[in-house]
Amino acid sequence: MNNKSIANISMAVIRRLPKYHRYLKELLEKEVYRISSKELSKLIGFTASQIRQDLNCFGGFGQQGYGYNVEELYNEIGKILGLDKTYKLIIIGAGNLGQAIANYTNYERSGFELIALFDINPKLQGLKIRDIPFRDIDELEQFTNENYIDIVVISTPKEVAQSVVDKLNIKNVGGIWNFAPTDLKVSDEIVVENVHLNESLFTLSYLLNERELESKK
Amino acid sequence: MNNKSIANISMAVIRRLPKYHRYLKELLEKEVYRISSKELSKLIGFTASQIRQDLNCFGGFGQQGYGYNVEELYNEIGKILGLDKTYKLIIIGAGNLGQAIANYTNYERSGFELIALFDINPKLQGLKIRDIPFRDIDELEQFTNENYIDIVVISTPKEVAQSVVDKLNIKNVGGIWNFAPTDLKVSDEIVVENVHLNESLFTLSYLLNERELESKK
DNA sequence: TAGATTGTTAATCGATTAACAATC
DNA sequence: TAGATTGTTAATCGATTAACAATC
Repeated sequence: MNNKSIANISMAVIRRLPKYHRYLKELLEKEVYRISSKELSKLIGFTASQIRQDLNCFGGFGQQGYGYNVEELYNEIGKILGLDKTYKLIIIGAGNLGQAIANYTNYERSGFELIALFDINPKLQGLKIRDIPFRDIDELEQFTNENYIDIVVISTPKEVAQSVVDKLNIKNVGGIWNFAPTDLKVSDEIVVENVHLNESLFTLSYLLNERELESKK
Repeated sequence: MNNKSIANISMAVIRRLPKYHRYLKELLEKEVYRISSKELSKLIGFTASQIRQDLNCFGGFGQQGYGYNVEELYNEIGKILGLDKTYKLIIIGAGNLGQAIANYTNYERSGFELIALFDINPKLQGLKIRDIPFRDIDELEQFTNENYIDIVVISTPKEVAQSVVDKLNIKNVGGIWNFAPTDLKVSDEIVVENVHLNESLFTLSYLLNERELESKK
């Protein structure tokens, strides 16, 4: 029950946390209030041993002989992920992908609030998505000087991604969620999480061909 | 130069391949025709040792005392990734995200050809994206019986993702590129590559808070 | 209490890094 | 040839799995 220090957790563990969170939410929706690492293992596909190891990085949330209280564990992991807080987002590059992210309101429910959209396209100026106005990219510098932004979403073409990032006032930015297929160079005070769709697609392409080779053996 | 067997390559290595491919392309565009593992290491951020290990999973593409020929290595990795072939894609769920993927024509250049879009929304029927018509989801079953599809893109709400996948004729499907925030249950003949944006966002959220804790120490 | 299941230590496995002989 | 850099083996590091005492 006592929380341990959050530091020095490996990325392998961290990247599994949202998946625990998702499965626990589903269990709650199914009105399952208690689960053992063994049962969770069957659902989620990690070994029971790994589940217990992962959870014990953050504290002893279980009870011997009983297992885990689903609701408590769900809430605890939510807190560990920082989902009890709210985050202000801006989207830079409001093309198809940027607009898709802007329209995806599920994040809003988890505390991720979109406060501005920036784009270079003059046709977008004056328009809004969910009451959030499009702003010209020229206003970006002033905006980041005047507002703290937890998460900057980059969904521009890769050619301009770095130049846009360089305009940000890094003192007023927490992290970057980067959808541009390039690696951004930023001060190491800023966290960057990449979503490289091309890498994902090319990995799939590799696996399709590997499977073919396998079946020909 | 001689290619080794492609099997038994670890996922860690496979997921680095698209990044090599991307950096080599950029080098070619900058008219750099030769590179050592040490120089590449500085650019890409992997150790020189790891780069040589990774590449030697597939064959000896380098030359002692010289390094690697950028164009040759780029082409070889392209072939390993299967980018010398073409792939037929369909998108199921043509909301904001599905349409964004449909409009992203860069994949087309790498041989990923979109051949159909399916959605349940009757308002979309009769409309097209890039000459590709929207079809009703009811046509899906017949379509997958009659056409081989290399990659099925799932961009439906999570509630219907599994039911849509269950309609596919798996004999006519290579793999699934899944954007729905759920884990699909499919025959293990089919490759599934997940893009779980919620997990990516929650990981970023974790890292933002971890950084805060670090700086308070 | 007896049974179940955690929390945690130890063992194993796999991935990364270091080192260096081979060779261009 | 001398210098550079690969390909590959060995060493290290880290992550996963197994085992079991603690305990509810």
